Amino acid sequence: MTTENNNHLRELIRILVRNLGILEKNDASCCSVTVGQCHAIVEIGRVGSISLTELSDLVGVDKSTMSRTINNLVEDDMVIRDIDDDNRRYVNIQLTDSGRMIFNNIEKTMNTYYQGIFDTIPEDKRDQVLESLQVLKDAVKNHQQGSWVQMVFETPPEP
Amino acid sequence: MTTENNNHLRELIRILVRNLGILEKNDASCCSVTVGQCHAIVEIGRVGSISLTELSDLVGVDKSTMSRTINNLVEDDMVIRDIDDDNRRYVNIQLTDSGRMIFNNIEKTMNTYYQGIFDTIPEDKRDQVLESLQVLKDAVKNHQQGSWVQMVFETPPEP
DNA sequence: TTTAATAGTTGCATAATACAACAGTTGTAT
DNA sequence: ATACAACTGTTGTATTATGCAACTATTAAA
Repeated sequence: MTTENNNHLRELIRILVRNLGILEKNDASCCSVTVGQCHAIVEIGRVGSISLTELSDLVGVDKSTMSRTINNLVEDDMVIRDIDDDNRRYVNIQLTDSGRMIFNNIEKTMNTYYQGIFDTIPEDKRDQVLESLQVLKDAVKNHQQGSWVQMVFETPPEP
Repeated sequence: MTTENNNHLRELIRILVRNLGILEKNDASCCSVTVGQCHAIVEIGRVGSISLTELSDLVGVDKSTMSRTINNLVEDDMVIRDIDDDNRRYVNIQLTDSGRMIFNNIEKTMNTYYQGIFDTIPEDKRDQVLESLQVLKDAVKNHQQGSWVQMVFETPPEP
């Protein structure tokens, strides 16, 4: 019966996500960064320089929201916002030295965290886990039928 | 070099979560339920009857927030809120028929969604994926060093 | 040159949320 | 028995996050 496996998959992912703390929205702040700012910093740090709309798409918020987030980060001297010379509609958003320190700290912390998890996996299973995640990721991508959120909120209840 | 694998793990999970739409906070509503209500309904539906504090812990919000969420659901005739006879401090929260319909709809939709993903996984990989998720879940649990969110927000930056 | 498209900002409204204060209920210790 | 502590849930209050729409400035297209 595939239904068992299916529910199993769903439940495993559900618990995994919960245990990983992915849904947590911690407001408490060291480094005086909120979660929203944290996401922005990570994305900026990864690509080096990015425009506002690109960044908002990446993080998944409205450009107005991101505009304000960046505004705060600029005030806190974490990022700089330069007008692009080639196309003056764009702003190039980059980390300052101060922002890069925070970025490095976040990266180091998260890497340490995932390293710890990885090390906890029995040695003979590690490759298998990585490969499986890859397979699962591809399956999700190929399935591509929108997220469950969309489905739930767009599917009318039984008549 | 384990660092490669480590980053690989982190990146795989990151993309997986994104593709699964776990972070999406859709406000649009069919069935006139918000995401917060959706979470509550799912949890209530799973356990049948539950107290307010238990529910708020389960969903991960303050009891006051949950109190209001339940309030709205009661007004919309999705749940009923009864005072517990044994201990009148507690309220027993349960789904109404109407709420159960929504619950079933959500469950069916999510199961269909995950079924679709599962079916997209190459047949000879399915068992492996499930087992790997189990292994990973255990690793996360055993590692148990708090979520990365806590770490990031509690770890001071390098001096 | 006029018109359309695009990037970003800001005004406005709303929803989510937490914290603290409060009321009612139960357990406990004297 | 009574007073006190612990607990559950509700509500007042304030804050924050967020999106939409309107607007400006810039560029592309016609």
